[in-house]
Amino acid sequence: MKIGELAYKTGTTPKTLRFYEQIGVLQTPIRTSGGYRDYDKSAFIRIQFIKAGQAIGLSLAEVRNLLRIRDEGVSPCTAAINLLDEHLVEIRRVIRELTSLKKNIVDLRAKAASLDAADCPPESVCHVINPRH
Amino acid sequence: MKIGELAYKTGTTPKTLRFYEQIGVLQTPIRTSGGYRDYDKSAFIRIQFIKAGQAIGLSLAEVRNLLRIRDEGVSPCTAAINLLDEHLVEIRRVIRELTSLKKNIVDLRAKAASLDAADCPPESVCHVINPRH
DNA sequence: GAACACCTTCCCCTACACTGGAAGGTCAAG
DNA sequence: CTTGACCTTCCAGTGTAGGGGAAGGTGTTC
Repeated sequence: MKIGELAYKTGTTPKTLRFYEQIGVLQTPIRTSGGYRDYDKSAFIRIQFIKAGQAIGLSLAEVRNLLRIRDEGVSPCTAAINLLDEHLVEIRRVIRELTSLKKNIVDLRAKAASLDAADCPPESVCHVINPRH
Repeated sequence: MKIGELAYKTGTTPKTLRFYEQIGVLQTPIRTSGGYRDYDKSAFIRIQFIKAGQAIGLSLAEVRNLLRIRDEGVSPCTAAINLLDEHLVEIRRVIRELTSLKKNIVDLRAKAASLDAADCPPESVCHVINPRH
């Protein structure tokens, strides 16, 4: 299977697949006599795994680490579970941060409704965003 | 006031202030006879506004737009309020996405607890992350 | 034998907000 | 007169996941 066909079947592009090979998430495939990359089904499955990893927020570097463990013949399950736990912690942290930020913006927005743009002091640039001054 | 002093007073660095000038959020200050940037208090206030904008999630490009409006002599309040509203919509969207992602990961994590790494089929790379296969 | 689709490598570009470092200039103190 | 702190400009790099496009090779079809 040439690169265009594999890209089509996996919903990616040839550019992306060459990039994946370059950063080491796709193994270097054999070449045809004409120098074309020639993929087999394992490449297809590998790309599905990459997409599954990305879908749950793993970076390509993290995906690559899991693939390397598997390529050494070991099950990457333990590492995968650790990644899931780490990501959960991080996601919860980001949600907390965004929730706090949201509250700040809502408060500013509410205060802005009671302010008059004509009263905005030029030296503070904008009293909606820069309340003290 | 030279750049180092201004940077210190605003909790930034000279590098950052030169960068701000380069991208147009800080106005080009006058120079001393020796060629040093010479800032006045308005630069200090401007940086405080920039930091206030960043603190509520505005990009430097968005901050610059507000500053340009102010520099044209107009109050940027209306534009600022629109930005707040846009950011609120975006933050809510991101929180929704992260919450959904969190649920997916929690589910995978729970399922992983009942799986045995020894049963992980090599062809699927990892059954924790790539359940179907 | 020419057109056309597809492939190859190569290098640069994107957004974001800076940071690092080199080579050289300014200024006050000792 | 030199040291040292500070300043100047300019160039390049950080991380992420690719995309754009050039110049040229391959392979099939008309």
